[in-house]
Amino acid sequence: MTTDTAIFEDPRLTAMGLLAETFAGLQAKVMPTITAAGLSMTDFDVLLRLARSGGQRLRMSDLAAQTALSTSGVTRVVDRLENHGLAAREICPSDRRGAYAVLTGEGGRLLASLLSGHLNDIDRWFTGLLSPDQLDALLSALRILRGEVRPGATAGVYSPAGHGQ
Amino acid sequence: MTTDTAIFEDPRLTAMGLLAETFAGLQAKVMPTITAAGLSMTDFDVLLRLARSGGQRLRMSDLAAQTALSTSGVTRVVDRLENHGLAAREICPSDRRGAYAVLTGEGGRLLASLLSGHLNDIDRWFTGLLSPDQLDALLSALRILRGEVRPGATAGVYSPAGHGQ
DNA sequence: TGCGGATGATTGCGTCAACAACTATTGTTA
DNA sequence: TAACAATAGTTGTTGACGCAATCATCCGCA
Repeated sequence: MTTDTAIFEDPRLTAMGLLAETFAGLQAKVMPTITAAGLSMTDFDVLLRLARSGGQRLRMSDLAAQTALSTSGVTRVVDRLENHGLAAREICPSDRRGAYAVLTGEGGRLLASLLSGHLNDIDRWFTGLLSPDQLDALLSALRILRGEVRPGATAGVYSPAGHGQ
Repeated sequence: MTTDTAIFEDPRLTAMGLLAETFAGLQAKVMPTITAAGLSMTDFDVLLRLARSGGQRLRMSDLAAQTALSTSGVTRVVDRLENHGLAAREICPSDRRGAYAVLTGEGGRLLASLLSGHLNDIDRWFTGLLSPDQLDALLSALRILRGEVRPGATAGVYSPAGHGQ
């Protein structure tokens, strides 16, 4: 007579585990392309966010808010990227405490060279495995969740109605 | 005239980012309950997997295959858990190289005491935010992806057609 | 204008995990 | 049965990241 394990079979637990395992597994599948370029996932994420931002630049604190990193984490990622010539710091003219992380030409080129392989990976292991309907349903569910769970996910992104660019 | 950023707006990239941000955000929401008990997410994951396994035990290597950890990572997690009295090692009688990690009574009690709070968290930030249909659609899409992306996710779990337990 | 609190970023320190090298045991094959 | 390869797990080393403390600058208010 073993201890009862049924308590640990709650569907909520299963759902959470499913999400965690799927994400971890997917990440493992797309890693090789990234690491082949000498980047960590964090490096790649930061570079991509810079590339997508106006002026290829983002405040350190915005980067921290957008990524899952602490501000000290951002400091060190940008240190690394700067040492490899992929990003640079620029002091903010309007606030001398602040700094921008700016994508360099080399950083942009590296990212561009990675992109097609990365998109293939995503297609192979994620978007291409689902029917259009399934993918839509997945993405809209995820959008709902993200909206609740990540209030500050768009820090540093100029709002459409805002003082553009 | 700024550098073209449109290349970095591919829907596949957006989908990947959405999944990553949702998972990271969700994890951040459920963390406090875990850490309040003095556990890291990894600790919790390992304890939970032990609790769900027959005999509350799992081979070290199976634990490594099920989690996202390397074998050395598993060694040290179990070290920590053992030091806190939450798990123990037992040598495998049939293979003296091998070891089981076993959940202790104390570990089981800690886990049980955490569980209701944790389930509330999941409900509050995940399953409870979606309609039943949305949740079903999300989970079945995730199941498809996980099946492709995590071949060894069930290491150490006895197959339904297998030798009982 | 000058003081006090808030904010942006960096640094010191501890923890955690991966990689590679290693030990101990098991299986294989000659 | 002796040698060799494969397997299970642990240990040394290195790098990444969060937290707390710190420094510099900015803003509000008298």
